Parts: sequence; structure tokens; C-alpha cells
Amino acid sequence: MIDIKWIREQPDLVKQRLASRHGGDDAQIDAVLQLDEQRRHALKQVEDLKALRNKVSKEIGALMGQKKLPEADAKKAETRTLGDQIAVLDKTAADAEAARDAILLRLPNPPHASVPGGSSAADNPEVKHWGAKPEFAFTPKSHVALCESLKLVDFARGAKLSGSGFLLYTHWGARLERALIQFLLDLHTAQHGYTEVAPPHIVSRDCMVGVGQFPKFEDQAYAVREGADDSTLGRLYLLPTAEAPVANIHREEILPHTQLPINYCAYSPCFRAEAGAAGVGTRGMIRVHQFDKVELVKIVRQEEGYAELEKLLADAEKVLQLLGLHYRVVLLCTGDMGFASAKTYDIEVWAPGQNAYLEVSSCSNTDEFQARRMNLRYKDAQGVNQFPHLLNGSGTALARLFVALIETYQQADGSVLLPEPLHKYVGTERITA
RNA sequence: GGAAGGGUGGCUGAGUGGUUAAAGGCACCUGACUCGAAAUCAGGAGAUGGGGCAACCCAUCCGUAGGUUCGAAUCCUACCCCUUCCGCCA
Repeated sequence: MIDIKWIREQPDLVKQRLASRHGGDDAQIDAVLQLDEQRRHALKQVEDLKALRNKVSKEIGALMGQKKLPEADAKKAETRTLGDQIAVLDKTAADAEAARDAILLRLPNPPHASVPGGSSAADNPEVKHWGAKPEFAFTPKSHVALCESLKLVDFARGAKLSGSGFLLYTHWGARLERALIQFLLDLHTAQHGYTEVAPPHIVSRDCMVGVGQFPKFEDQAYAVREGADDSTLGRLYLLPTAEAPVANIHREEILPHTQLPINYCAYSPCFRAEAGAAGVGTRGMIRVHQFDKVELVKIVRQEEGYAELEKLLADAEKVLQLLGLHYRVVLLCTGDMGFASAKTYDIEVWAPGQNAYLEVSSCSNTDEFQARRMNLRYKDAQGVNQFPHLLNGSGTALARLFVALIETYQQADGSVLLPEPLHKYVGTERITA
């Protein structure tokens, strides 16, 4: 969340920065300031009353120690109503704080100064591209046709099992999916210095709030109910990304600065309800309710946040370079960024069968935004508590990588010739029907 | 799911209604002693919020949330988590 002190001191600057992205609203900031003022006003009064109560209570204690009971009783009577006044003001302050924070939790992260202005994906500048679009002597097929002819994914039966948007990988398809997970984890742990973790796939509400998924995007998550007990709804959720548990690993901790940077990578399935997206690109594997992903998470010192973002991007890019897949990198403009991010690069891989670029990785620095939400801090060299920068990036999402891979490496005879790094993982060089 | 025990600072561990300003110990930092170190001695050191130009001051924090009381780490209620044992189970 946004630092309340920053809002107090420079409300106009905060408004201006928020206005540059969707979700900016001056009235919200004004409301926050008003509630904050109410809170502090009540707090000042209630603290003075509590100081008085503490003082008198000590005097009563002293009197009772001296067996001066009548005097003690007189003082008790004197302070009897103090508790009621304190209770009222305590509630006033707590209510104002809760209302203030409810708004703050729904305000997005103001973009970093290096983020270009813009209103939609059309305004995202391409910052680099790698390789070239492959050329074919035939018309390249879509992954849907390839999956059916090579029996890699059984779309109909996936839908029979769980509904549309769920995939049943079969035969070499299942093997390729598993191979990609293994390849990605090996790459990031052995080559890029990440520590592998395997998180729970169901996470608490606090985790979702911590990363900024909640409260605003609650309709995008799958909620879990324990048994038939409806009262347990709202406690646990299927994770939409491994970022949710992994970024929260150190929530509410104060880390020594010597422990930073922390680099985690994790495989997990990702569950997304995609409410309201039904019918939009639902055919095939490009937009599904469950997909696999290897996620990268960094916890770093403030001053290293944006340099680390470049490293994170390079680590994710390496995946596509090793697999020989053409891609481009775009820098998201202010109007296209995710809620929690201060700066985001998207990596889009070329999918010949789609004749389009597919987003396979989103690399973001959330700056202090997530760390504040989860109250994660570190003690710097001067002994001062600071909020670290939290970064996350896909390294990479698998369903779309799968699509780009088979569409790029399809042959005239309908088979798929795999790139060399995958041979040992898949156990074959070529997938045939 | 059942039974018992337990959750106190970076760690350990006292504390069953009023100098808790949370004892003692360990680890840590500073100083003294020393050529230097060890040992010893002395001192220091938490978090959050609010106020003040500042030295500082005030409030809150003993798993969480309520309650009783002039006053709660301490008493009451609910919940969460941990340990051990039993049952069930991949």
C-alpha cells in the first residue's frame, strides 16, 4: 500500500502519479486524508486520557499499599467514568483507521518515474526483441491442431472432467509439460542462483492481501471451502500464482540486511477464475483456468530494486533464448500495469500458429508496495528498519510456452522437432503421432 | 477427530491483580583493563503509532480477539498455532 506519510506530505504528487494509471481517483486520496485526520485527532485525545488513567491507577496502587482504603476508593470513583470515555474514543480512532486502510488497500501502486505514460497495451513501447520470426515452407498449424493430431492434449475430456478451460495433457504432452518444469527449475537454480521452494497450493487470505491480489480482485480467485462448512469460505484460496505464497514467506519479519538479496524460484499450478472472460480466446491453451508456472521472486534492498528488475528480466529471457524462441520485451505503460507493480516488463513469445505474440512472463518491481502490505522489513546497515523491494517474474508460464514451442518447431510432416536442451528432459528429440 | 501440556524480547527463561520501568542467563554493541585478544568489570540495546525544531515526551505491544477491573503478562470467554500421546489416513 501507499505510505500514509507520503500522502500526508505530498497529496498532490500522489494524486498526479495515481491519475496516470487506471484506478487513480483524487476523491479517494481526499477521503484518506480526512479519515487520517479524524484518527489522529481521536488518538491524541484518547492517549491523553489513558496517560491520566495510568497515573491515577498507580496512585491507587500506592494508597492501597499504605492501607489507605478510603482514599483509594475515592480515587476509584473519580476515574470510574474515564474508562467509558476511553472506550468511545478508542472506537472512533479504530473505526477511522479501518476505514482509511480499507481505501488504502484498494489504491494501486503509483508507477515508477521511469514508466512511460499511456492508456492501454497499444502504448507499451517495445524495448528489445530477440531472434526472428521463423519461416515455414508450409502453412504452420495452430497448437490446437497439433495437440489433437499428436495427442498431446485431450481438450474434450479435460472439459468433461472440470469444465472448459481445464486441460488434460496426454502422452508426450504430459511428458513435455513435466520436462519443461524440470528444465526451468534446473536453469534458475543452477545458472541463476535462485533457491528452489515448493509452496502450498492453497493460501490464506492474508497472503492474497499481501501481494495485492485482494481485496480488489477477489472475484478472480477460486475460494476453498472445508468440507460442507460454509463458514470456512473466505479463509483459503487456490493460488493464482506462486508469487502469493512465496512473496509472503517472510511476511511480518524483520530481516538482517546481510540476508539480502533473497532469490526464490518455485513451480506451482496457477488457478484463475477469469470471471467475465468467458468466450474470449477460450479455445486452446492460451487462456485457461489452470496452468503451470515457474515463478521467480526477489526480496532486495531498496536501492537495488530497479537494477534487480533488469536481472530478473534477463533470467526470464534466458529461457526463451535457450529454447531458441523468438520474443520481444515491452515496457508496460502507466495505463497497462498491474495493481501492485511500480514497473513491469512483459516478455512476449512469438507463436507462428497464432501469428501473434503471447505474454509468457511479466517481470515486476512492486517497490515497497507489497512489503508494506505484509509488514516485511529489513534492518539496514545503520540499524534502521526499511521496507525491501519485492520483485516477481514468471520464469516462465508454461501453457503458452508449450504453445510457442510446438508451433515454432512443427515440421512439414506434422511432427515436432524439439530444441536440444529439452532432449534429455523429454527423452526424445522428436514428437510424432 | 479425542486427551494432555504449552505460546513472554534475537534466543533461553522467571513472572497467578498494583515500583513490570518485563528478573536472571546466552548472544550482540560500546567503554575500561591489554601491545592485541581472551577473561573480567561497567554501560547500552525492541516494535508500532502520536506529539515536539530538538534533547525528549506520551500511548500501545507478553499467540489473536473480546470481557471483568480504577488498574491485566497475570482472572474470564472464544479462536489460532505448537508439542506429546491416541484414532484415522496418502
